[in-house]
Amino acid sequence: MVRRARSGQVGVVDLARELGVSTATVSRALNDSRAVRPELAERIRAHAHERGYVPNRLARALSASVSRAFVGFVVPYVDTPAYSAVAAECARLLSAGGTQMILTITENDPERELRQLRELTASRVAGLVISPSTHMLPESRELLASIPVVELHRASGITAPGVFSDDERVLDEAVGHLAGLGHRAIAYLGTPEALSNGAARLQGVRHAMGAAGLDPDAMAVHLAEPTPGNGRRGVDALLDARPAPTALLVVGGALSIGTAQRVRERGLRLPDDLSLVVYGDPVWFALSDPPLTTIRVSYSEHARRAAEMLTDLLGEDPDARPAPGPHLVVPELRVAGSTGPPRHG
Amino acid sequence: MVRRARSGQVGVVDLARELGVSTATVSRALNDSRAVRPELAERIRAHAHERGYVPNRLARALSASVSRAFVGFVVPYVDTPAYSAVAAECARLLSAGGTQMILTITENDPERELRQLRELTASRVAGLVISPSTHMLPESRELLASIPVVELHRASGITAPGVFSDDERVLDEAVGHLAGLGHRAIAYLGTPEALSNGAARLQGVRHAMGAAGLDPDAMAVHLAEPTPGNGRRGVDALLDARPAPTALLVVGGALSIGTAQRVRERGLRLPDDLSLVVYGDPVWFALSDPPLTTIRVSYSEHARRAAEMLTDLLGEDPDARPAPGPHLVVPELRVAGSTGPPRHG
DNA sequence: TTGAAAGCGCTAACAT
DNA sequence: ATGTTAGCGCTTTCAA
Repeated sequence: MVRRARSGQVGVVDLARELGVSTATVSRALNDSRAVRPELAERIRAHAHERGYVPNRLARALSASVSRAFVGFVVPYVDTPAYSAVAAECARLLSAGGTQMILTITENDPERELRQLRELTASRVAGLVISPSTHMLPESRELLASIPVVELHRASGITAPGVFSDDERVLDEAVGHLAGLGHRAIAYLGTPEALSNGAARLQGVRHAMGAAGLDPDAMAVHLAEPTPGNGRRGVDALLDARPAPTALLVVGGALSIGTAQRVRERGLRLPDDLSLVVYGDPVWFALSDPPLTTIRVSYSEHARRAAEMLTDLLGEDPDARPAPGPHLVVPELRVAGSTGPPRHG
Repeated sequence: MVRRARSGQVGVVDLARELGVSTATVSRALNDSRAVRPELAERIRAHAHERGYVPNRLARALSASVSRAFVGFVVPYVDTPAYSAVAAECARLLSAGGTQMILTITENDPERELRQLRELTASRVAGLVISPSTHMLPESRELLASIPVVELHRASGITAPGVFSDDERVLDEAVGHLAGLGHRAIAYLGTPEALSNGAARLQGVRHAMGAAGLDPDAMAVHLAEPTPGNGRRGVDALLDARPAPTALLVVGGALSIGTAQRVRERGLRLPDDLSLVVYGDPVWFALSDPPLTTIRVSYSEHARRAAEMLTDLLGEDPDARPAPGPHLVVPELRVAGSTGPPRHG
């Protein structure tokens, strides 16, 4: 049969022919196999470099029994710092190891998520970082069981290591802060209980209420998928209820963005009309007037941990593999001007 | 030779055997080739679906003469809305066409950029969206000439369609606004001239100064790579110079973020101590106190255009292919509270 | 319209 | 230590 149009690219066969060795030897030399005479290996590598040889990642990955050519990065959204910052950092760190990162957005849709997971395995990804959708399908769960996975922000109940924010602790602090200022009517805006972090946060804030001598059951609660739009709606729902809360605790990055917008639109003066605690990293929480009291989450730290864990998971050394389960990053309460004593205290 | 451990996955050979047809026919049916009897094709597709067949994208891409399995998305950073929003939207739109997006970060380093472009071609990407680094290497340029490319935000001088912001026009408006308020000492903080958008912006603002009856050469100028850190430093450099400017025009998203921070840190009251115009999309420019007068760029529009153009570029229809050269998205001046008459007018 | 078989570019088992 | 050769899973010639 006629050879298909050559891409003009040099391949192992070219190198082998040019050096008078076999393709196997070339392959070995290029993969740092010790089974090649060092000087020969060096000569091959030099020649490959000179000829501008770039191995075909597809062929390599298809052929090799194990390949680290690709990993998947699966998140519900990426236009919010919680995801974009982590995506960037992971792509960077992984590229150092010669791994390319395939980015997919689920939009928090379980069907879409499953489809994308299938497509990712079809691309023979070595592993993936995933921030599961709210109602992950059983098929997705099964699929994830068959491949190295690091969870991010949210847990889906699979056996895998994950990087999460240690919200419960800081919530004690935040609620204590508000209670200490004299607030009794504290409203809570958070993520749904169906989300692992939503459940943890709600539990944390309820516990914190009790610890602060307040009745958790009296606390106004609004839970919603983490989008800025839902943050806005949450503000309206909570502040329009009677009796109106004197303090609002928002636990969720995207929700906090919408909250800040909506609170401003409603013309509320902070902290006189309302004490506000938000959540996340955005630098601009500090630019607001007054600067917002924030539960600060270091997304860059999350990123570093996630990338490292995935790398270790894919590495040769079994001892370096991270244990399944949560690996927590501790957020920090930054008290600023948006919290103060209640006006009608 | 012994068959390697079967992955348990069904493949075309399995399907072919089970249906008593050849792998070629299966492949044809699965690829909607018209050269298969419709009912047979349907039967094959049904069976494939039933068996949960998922084609190996690597094998497909390796084998096929042309494949749309992967595209690359190459940007200097991704932790800023100008890139993260576009990345998300592109990944979403492309996945609809069965294409996966490989995300790579150059950190604006030309060497890193070249390496990543090589690796991307090694993955046989069908095309790519790129926001070139400031000093792209000739090798990178060559490489880009051999593959469908859409430029984003910045142009690198190659022959390719690109999506850019139409800054020159809006700068006339912005400078006119400031001049109309009585400002004569306007300082400009922007991106370097080595960056296509930097050159266009500087030219635009100089032209605008002239049009407003001001001397472009008297304008204080500070140019720097678009990072928040450089925005902060730029503020210091421009405001500490004497005579101090009464207005500051920042043209660059990342620079604007740093600017907003630094201006606040310096305790400046806007617009009394300084009139400030920033650039970008961030919702929080509106949350600042006072809300910042902003040159608003719709990154989501950029994203849509870029994804569409890449899709069309890769499509069958030659008539749908976007023409090389700039495709402009028009930003909009949003006057808010950070601009007013100069105090010492 | 279908099948047989040759690759895509590489790695890895087996033999030497 | 090196070569020979059989795949990886698919697409695509070529022949029928």
